[in-house]
Amino acid sequence: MEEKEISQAVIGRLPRYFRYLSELKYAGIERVSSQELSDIMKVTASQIRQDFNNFGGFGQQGYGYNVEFLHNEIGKILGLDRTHHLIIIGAGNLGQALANYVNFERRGFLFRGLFDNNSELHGKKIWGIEVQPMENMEVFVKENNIDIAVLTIPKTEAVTVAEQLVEYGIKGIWNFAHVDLNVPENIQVENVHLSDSLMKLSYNISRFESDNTK
Amino acid sequence: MEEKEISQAVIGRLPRYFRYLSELKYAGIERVSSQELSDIMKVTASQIRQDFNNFGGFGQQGYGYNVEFLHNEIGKILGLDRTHHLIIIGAGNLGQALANYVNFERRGFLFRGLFDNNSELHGKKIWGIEVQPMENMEVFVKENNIDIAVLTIPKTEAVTVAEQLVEYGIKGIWNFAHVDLNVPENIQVENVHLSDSLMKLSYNISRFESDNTK
DNA sequence: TAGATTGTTAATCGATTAACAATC
DNA sequence: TAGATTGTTAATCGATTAACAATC
Repeated sequence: MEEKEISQAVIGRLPRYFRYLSELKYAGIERVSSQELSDIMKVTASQIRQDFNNFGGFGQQGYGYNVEFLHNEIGKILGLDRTHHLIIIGAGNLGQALANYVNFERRGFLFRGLFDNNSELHGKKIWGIEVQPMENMEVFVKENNIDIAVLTIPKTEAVTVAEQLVEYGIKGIWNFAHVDLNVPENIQVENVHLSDSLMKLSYNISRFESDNTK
Repeated sequence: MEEKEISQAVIGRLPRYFRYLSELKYAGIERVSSQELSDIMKVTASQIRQDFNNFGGFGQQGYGYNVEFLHNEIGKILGLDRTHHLIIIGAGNLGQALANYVNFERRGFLFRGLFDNNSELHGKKIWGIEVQPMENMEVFVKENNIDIAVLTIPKTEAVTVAEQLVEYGIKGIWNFAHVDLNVPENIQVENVHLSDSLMKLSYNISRFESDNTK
């Protein structure tokens, strides 16, 4: 079976398709054409068809796409039909917020453990899960089949901790630390650099203001 | 003065340059060439020079770039030389975490107010700032010169609240709700869709595993 | 001056859009 | 069957990379 590499540009759009299809499905709508999707999502119908066709034909000429089927297929592509077991490293505000968030918001991502260096937090329960010292990580990851680690620790620690986690057998890292991690190619990293995001917003605000001044 | 539109691809890379230049500056390094930056940042030297040249020449032939000067210039481009006043709408876990984050992590972004519909939270202090009812938003935004609103409320409310904020005179929205906002072109929106990000990670993990199975 | 490295033009690559034949 | 709409090829557009002349 030949592997055609799908570009990250396409992957990046899948969750948004998934979200809109959820809504259509929830609204009881059965079928949708690329043109209709185009209208509500503000992207070209051509792009929609190209994107879907990266994964084989989900539609039918003259009919369009079956909403429920398409929704389900995109879910499978995104790996949402499997269960992910994740731990959070760093029990600060952001770590605690994500613990709650991940647990409730999305099925399939199971919050299993929370680790922190701060001994004052050890034993404290966050959403029913005890904060553990980081020395416990290795055993915990291996015994509980953890595949995703969420990094909400300062950047000074993040690089080292990431390397440890890779050793312990983690498959992916959701990285909230403001630093680029250094991990092997087979380990997936998804960065959420909040300050970068805020800076982009700042740029765009400034740009618009000076556009007006011209 | 002619306005050449800078692509969002370039803007998206500026915060990362800014971060690396911070580190070089902090390490006491005075000059850097595009080739040296290329080596540590893992992007092409050509792209670095192209990116910087969108904003005019920051370097000098035969020398390279002065780290401190370049760092400073990129900061200015990103609007980090100004002060932004921001409020957070939604005092849940994420809102509270961001309140702390924004306040401490980045200069120039001043956390000024926190709003929530839940009356049980009203009057409670988060990082020294009282949670207010959302009815106070209009007056507060206008009187305190607020330019950025951070949305950490459920998607059901987000669209309406965003429209209100625009009316009150906000310039930019940092949107953490899982919904596309509907605001005029002159209002800047920066989305942080955490669940989208987690889905991308999920996809890449699945993809790698099946790559191996082939 | 010679060497180094930018600024910038030209070439390449990839992603988006347009068009239309295939087909339900 | 006729109409609609996909799947897919071709055209366009934009972003990245390569190359090199300008110049410090």
